[in-house]
Amino acid sequence: MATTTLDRLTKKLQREETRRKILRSAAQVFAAKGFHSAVVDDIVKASGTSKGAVYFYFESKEQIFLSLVEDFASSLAREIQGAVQRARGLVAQVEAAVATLVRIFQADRDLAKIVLVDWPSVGAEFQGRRIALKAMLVEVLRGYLDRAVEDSKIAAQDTETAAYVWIGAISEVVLRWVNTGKPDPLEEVLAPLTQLLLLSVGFAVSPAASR
Amino acid sequence: MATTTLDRLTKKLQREETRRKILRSAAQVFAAKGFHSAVVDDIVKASGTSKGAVYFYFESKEQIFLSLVEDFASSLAREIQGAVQRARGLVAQVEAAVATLVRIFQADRDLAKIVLVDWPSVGAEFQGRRIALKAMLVEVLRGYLDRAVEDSKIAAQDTETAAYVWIGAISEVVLRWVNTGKPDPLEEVLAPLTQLLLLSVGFAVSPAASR
DNA sequence: CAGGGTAGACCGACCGGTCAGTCTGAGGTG
DNA sequence: CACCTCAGACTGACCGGTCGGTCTACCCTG
Repeated sequence: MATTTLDRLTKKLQREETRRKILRSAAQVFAAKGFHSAVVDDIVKASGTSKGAVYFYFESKEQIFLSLVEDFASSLAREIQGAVQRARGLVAQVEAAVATLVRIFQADRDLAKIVLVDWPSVGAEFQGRRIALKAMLVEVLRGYLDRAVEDSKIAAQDTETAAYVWIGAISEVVLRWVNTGKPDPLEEVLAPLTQLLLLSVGFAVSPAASR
Repeated sequence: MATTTLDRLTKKLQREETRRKILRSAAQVFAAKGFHSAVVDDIVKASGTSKGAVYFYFESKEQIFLSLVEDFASSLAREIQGAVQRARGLVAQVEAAVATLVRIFQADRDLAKIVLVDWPSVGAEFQGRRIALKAMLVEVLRGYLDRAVEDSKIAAQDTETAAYVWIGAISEVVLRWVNTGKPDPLEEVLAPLTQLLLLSVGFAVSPAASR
């Protein structure tokens, strides 16, 4: 049997590859069945590996789930930070943050479903991390809103509630996409969504400005 | 031993009482532990009855959950319809709908948690019912928004997305209350929330109008 | 030939659901 | 009213399937 270049991968690369395969399959399985109905053997089957391999790389079923979610959360934080730094002007920054959020969810529907649907109801220990991440997002948004108030760009108001409203609005719109596939592509909601959000806190937005 | 009036309940009343006790305890247990971590024996213990009694009144653990949620959903629908019929004028009706939603959630924190957190991740068969209920709410809201557009009260826009945004916003605010207890009482969010929602679709709202 | 990585048979805790039996009180009977 | 009978509400020990996790044997690869 000829050994191709692919076969010549070093052990280390193969190792990473197996881990990745397990993780990817786990995401699919969790998204399709939900955390509790998904059974470890489903992941084993989907990944074409074995229970031994799964428990070689991960401590537990929950750990697999957590890995998935933590990776997602950190990439979310990183991307948003980057996008916002690149934007100039308050409105543009807000738009960049929202657009990045939407795009990251769109990039992986399985993960979107896991994060939005399953995560909330998995074990109490996870609850903490989840609430912390959300609180972080809320704080970031609230910071922008407070700045806008200081700069008199918008009227004084309950910016904390506004931040929660924004998060909820975005989540729900993404959830609709996860559940129904509409709109396709998800990015179509960006313009109306951004306009709704900006208007809600009193930013004056010209209808044409949403491009 | 003197037989008090309470002891003299007829069989029929006792029967209803047992069923109610099980349902109430189930709500508490589900809210505290989540559907999957909650064990039927927890409900048995909390209700001071027995496993036999539980399975005498309900077919399965899922059925108990479903009962809870269906009752909630139907009372939600009824209350909203009533409140809206009582209100005069579009803005007042919207305000009434939102206020009713918030008040019903506030009336039972356990149920609020169950509906918002657990429901989404319980069995695929329930998914359908859940999405249907949400779709119903969206349709109602969308109807009002479309009417507002027709009447030129607000500009033409993507009212479906707006409706989802509203639902998401309300859910998230209630979720914050469920998780953190803030604000206390929940009704404090009504004024800022209503204003955010109305502004988002372009209703002109005078700051003082939120009373 | 050492030992990291993998396979998959196996274990056993756990939990939803069952069922044989008990208890209570409503209603009939003399 | 004293007694009996029976329905049906209720009890809780038990069962059996399921599934997360373990363990050992094996197979490459270096």
